Amino acid sequence: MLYWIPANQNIKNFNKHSAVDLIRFASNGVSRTELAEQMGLTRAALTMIVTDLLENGVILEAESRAIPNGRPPVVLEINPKGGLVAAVDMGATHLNIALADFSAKIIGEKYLPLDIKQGPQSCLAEVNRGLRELLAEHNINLSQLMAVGVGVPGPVITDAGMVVSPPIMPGWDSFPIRDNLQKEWGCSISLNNDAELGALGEWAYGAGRGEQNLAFIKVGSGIGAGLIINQQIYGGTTGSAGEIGHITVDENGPLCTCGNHGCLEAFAGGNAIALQAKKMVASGKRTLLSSIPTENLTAQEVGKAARRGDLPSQEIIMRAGTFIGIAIAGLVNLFNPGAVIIGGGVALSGDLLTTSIRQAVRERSLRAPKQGVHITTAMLGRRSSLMGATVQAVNIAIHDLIEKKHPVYRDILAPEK
Amino acid sequence: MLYWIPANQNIKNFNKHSAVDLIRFASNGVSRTELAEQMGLTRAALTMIVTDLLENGVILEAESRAIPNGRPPVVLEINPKGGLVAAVDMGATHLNIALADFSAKIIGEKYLPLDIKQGPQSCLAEVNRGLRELLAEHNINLSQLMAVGVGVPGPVITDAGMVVSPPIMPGWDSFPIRDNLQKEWGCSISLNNDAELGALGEWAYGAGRGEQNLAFIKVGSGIGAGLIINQQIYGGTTGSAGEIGHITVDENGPLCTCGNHGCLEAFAGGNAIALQAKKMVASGKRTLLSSIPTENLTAQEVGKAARRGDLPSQEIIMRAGTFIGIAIAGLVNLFNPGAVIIGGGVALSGDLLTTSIRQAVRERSLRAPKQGVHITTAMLGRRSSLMGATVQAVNIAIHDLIEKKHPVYRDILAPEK
DNA sequence: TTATTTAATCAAGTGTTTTAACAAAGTAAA
DNA sequence: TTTACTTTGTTAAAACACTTGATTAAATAA
Repeated sequence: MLYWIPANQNIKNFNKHSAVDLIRFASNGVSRTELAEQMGLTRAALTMIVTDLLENGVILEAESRAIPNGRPPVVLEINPKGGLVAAVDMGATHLNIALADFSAKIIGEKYLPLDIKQGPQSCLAEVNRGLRELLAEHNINLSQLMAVGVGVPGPVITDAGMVVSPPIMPGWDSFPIRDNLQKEWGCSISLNNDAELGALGEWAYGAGRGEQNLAFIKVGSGIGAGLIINQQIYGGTTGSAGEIGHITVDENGPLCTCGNHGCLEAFAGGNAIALQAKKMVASGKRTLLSSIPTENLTAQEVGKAARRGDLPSQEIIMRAGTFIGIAIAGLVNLFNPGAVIIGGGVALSGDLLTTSIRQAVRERSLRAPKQGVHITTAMLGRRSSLMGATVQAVNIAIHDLIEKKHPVYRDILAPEK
Repeated sequence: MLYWIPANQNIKNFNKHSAVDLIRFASNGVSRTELAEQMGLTRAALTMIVTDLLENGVILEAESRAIPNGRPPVVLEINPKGGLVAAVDMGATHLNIALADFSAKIIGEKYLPLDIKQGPQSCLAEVNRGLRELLAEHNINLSQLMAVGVGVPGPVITDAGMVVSPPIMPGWDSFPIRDNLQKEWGCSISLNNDAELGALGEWAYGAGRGEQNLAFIKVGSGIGAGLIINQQIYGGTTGSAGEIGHITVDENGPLCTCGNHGCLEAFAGGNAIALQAKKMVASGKRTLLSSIPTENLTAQEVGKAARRGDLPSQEIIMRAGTFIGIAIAGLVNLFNPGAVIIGGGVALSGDLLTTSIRQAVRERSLRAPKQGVHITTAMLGRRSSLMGATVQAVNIAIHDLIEKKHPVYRDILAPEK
């Protein structure tokens, strides 16, 4: 569940929040009776809770489900038209913005270039412009947005709504990102790390559905991990959990941008892969990559060549996979997650990487955790983080609705007549 | 808090459980008003909750605390005489049993040899004999025990009350440990991994008080870690989280008992340290250890010699520390804990190990998490796990009391006249 | 049509928490 | 000493959430 309550918070509407989350993430819909069993309440109690949620427009009754005997249960579902949210996924070089309904279905999407190094003022202005354009394209007013989930490629302190000592976001340190956007858009904002959101997205609607604990490995130009523990994002004590990219995999390895030697990222990140390819081409080795101008030689091109059967490119990818596998084996030994999901630009370019990762993990992990853990590719492709941001936004919107912090915007999306 | 409630459980008496945990682990006692603030309830509600807890004999009112202005608050404390529990810590070669009151104060303790390889039947008979003897020594009847916390050196599925595929517990796989002891002693039993319990013990009463997340590294003959996440034991999806001993720290390292190469345990565990010392002595190097018969040359002896200034011994210990530090740096990058606590037999033999661990971590960890994390030695010494087992036992006992599952055994420990 | 089964609801009662007023126990200043 | 002030803790009535136990609803099978 997303809505856990620690002992130091009040438990007002706790069961309403639980119920709506169970409904949201149920794979085949769920009835009042099933909810009652799962929540340890009586059916009578669920009748009242569900009535309230129905009146708020948060959920709706779908058609009944056929059962062998007795009265068929009424299946409850989230009401997609219960409200509208936005999701923003900022990468090092891209910006992905989406509008979504309460069922996390994306209504409109925009993919733009972005240079995170331009700093917060410039980038957030770009984000603002992008979102307003997207809203205009769909004839939606900003005031109809109930919440926005935002992802950034750096360590986030969620409570503070800012990043701290980010390695690749110069100028962003301690900039009040959330407060800034909140002021600009006038609705609740949730700020998270992009790998965290990837993990959440895959947990909610991707390859990690139903898992209690999972790790999402984002292999892009750098390498980061997002962790779901007890069905919740785990960000660590100071927001920098999941820094798998800077684990030492070889004491005597090359210098990394972080100042240490032999970091995973220096072996297997997109930048490292491109660098290796360039060196290979320069050495005069016979490869498909020779035809590509050096300045365009990216990890993506290496992946493409590998899929076309270029052996030297395959070797580079597989070597990267082996190093990632070593790091994941360590993660599996420490965390014992139910699933490890490989995502990010580099990972999505083919099965070769995943295969070699899987093999490396198999060779190095202890028996018990290895038996349980599934290593798979991200189901949501390049939208893992965007979906995670959507999930966070819907979280806020729905739970605000339950707490009556929001006017009820029922059927704002093309209401039936 | 120890008493979290996931969304799929009922929340009966939730606030009573929360309140008693806040009282138990408050460092300087806590008043009704403070509790109300921390729990998000009104003072009126707390009056009633506290009255109930007082009537159950779970807590008691201590003397008032002086404040600059206004009526002085009444400080609430756990009632040590609220009940009696036992704790059992089983190691590879030792068995530690204790009786404790509700304030986790140890009333009586027994330290016995044990060979875990003898299997469950024989070992549990030994545990049973030990506990009954300890009870007899203190004139306490078995029926007065309200709960027992048990720790074992293997991966535990707490819900099932058994270990799965333990590396060093032959014959124990899937043996119903908890059910067995429950039947023998007729009270609630909690079964956990020993490193988990070490982490819990240090979190509750040791070097990790007040931390949200921490890792406890147990450096004994092997190396294991216990994780506290969100103030709770995190055991992983299949109970085998924290297997730090089998993280690969050098691809080309020596063969480990687990079948892989270059595991941390093969470099820095107690057995590995002893092995290195033996090799060193055999090589004829000038060292204090030469005077010790080979069969008695343990990691403990190496530690002793190192403290006496024996350079070769110091080198072995520091090398072990460096490797442990490499693994911990990885853990810190992944987990971003608030504290890392080094415990276990080898760690307790001196500061040399901790110092070299600290340095290795400093060199390899990312800036942000490094700033936050404290690396310290276990405060509870060899009793970390035993204290953790006590905490678990008191947990069960107290929360059973609140749910009225237990008769109220008030003042069974030498009641005042 | 009737029996059976399972789902959902209703009405009365229980227990917990809030609201709002008040009592208690201290300090500080008149 | 009295009074004002501050903070803690209590009380009683009302609000609220949930349970209990009975009832209604909607399906299948005989």
